[in-house]
Amino acid sequence: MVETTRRARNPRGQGDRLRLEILEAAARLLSELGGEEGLTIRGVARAAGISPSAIYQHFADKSALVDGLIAYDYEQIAYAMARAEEACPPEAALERVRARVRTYCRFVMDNPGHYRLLINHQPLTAEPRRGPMVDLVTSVATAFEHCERSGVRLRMPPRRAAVLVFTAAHGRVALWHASGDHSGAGVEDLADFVDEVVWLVTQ
Amino acid sequence: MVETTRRARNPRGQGDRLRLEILEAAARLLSELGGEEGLTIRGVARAAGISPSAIYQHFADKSALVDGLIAYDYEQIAYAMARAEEACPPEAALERVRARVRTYCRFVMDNPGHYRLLINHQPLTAEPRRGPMVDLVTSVATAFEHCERSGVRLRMPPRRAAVLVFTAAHGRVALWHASGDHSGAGVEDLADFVDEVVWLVTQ
DNA sequence: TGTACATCAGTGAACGCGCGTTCACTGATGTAC
DNA sequence: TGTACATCAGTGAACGCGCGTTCACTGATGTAC
Repeated sequence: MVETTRRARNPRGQGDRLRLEILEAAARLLSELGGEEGLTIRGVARAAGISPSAIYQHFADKSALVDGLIAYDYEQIAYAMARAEEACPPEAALERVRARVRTYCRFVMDNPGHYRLLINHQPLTAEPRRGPMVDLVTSVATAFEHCERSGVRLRMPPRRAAVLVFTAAHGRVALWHASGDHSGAGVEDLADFVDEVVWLVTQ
Repeated sequence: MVETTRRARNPRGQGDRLRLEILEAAARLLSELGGEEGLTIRGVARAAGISPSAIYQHFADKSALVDGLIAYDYEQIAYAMARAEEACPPEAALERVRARVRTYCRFVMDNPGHYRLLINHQPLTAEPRRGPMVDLVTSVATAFEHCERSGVRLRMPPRRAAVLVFTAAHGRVALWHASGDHSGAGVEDLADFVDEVVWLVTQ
């Protein structure tokens, strides 16, 4: 079965729309592939229904496309984490921390391909202790600060607690991916694991 | 500068030596590359000083070579961890746990390429909760059991403590790789981090 | 209102490259007689 | 002791493939006059 219908061209002055379409197609493709291997310019073009050369109007080369995809992914994650926290009542300070961390876990758990992309590519920022991943940790640290102000006792400063919880959660996902357990049992265990680590730093 | 000296052929009956030479060359190449991308049959052959076709006498295809390399790496790690524990006095039960975990961290910290290979490839074992990574965790769990027998108080069962500590350590390395911090500061921090997590589960 | 034209959003063919894999071969060496 | 031969550890050329990238082009559409 071959796709015969041609993609409708974007109207004049809105060629930038294609940039987003390319990123969405790349994200879809990455989910299907489960890894960066096979994520090619030509493959993305096929997924987006355009010719490979069209990509070069929006991305200088392949690495620029990958960088764009990484930025796109981090945006999605940060947004999902913020939404999850907002969905909790303001007074449930600890639950808001858990919601953030769980949301991060779910994303990288459900999307192995994206997880691998984010882990294997360090962003181009020259500064060492900066970058989108650090921003995610900082958002958890902020949530921990709210905990302290709500009277929750932490066994260490908020930022250190955030690093520990986020790191442990991340490691759990990493090991889950490495162990090749696709039974789905890991997904529920993960929530318990997050709860346990949060309990460790608060009690 | 071109390598002109020909590699000496292995004597009769010892063609299996080449298998090890290939794995060592592949490991070296992976360290240089810093990732799986570019780890090719032809590249490994170049690194080993043989022709690409010679590899096929020892590995059925490229994926068999990669599987062999993964197994080789896990052997190296397990051996290094065991050596590190043995180097501690028997009565320092907690320190023996730390030695194991620190050794693991140092390996995957010093060898980003190997780390990525191990993480991105789940072993072929069909069974979910088995595999070389699980064995490493189990070795830490055993060290924790010795702690309990030595009178050290744990806040959770040994295996659960091992999973938590190993997972957190692993996550720390993963995030360090993802953040692109090559300042070397992370290496010392890591030891502190391991100590902190061990402290968390024991106190 | 009509029309020439510049612009824009792409297309399609072509390039050179390194890859995985195959297959016929080579030449040293141990072994049978 | 000499020699024919089988075996072994590889080599080297060749294949077809998909890749990233380039470049001349196309055809629809907004705009100036």
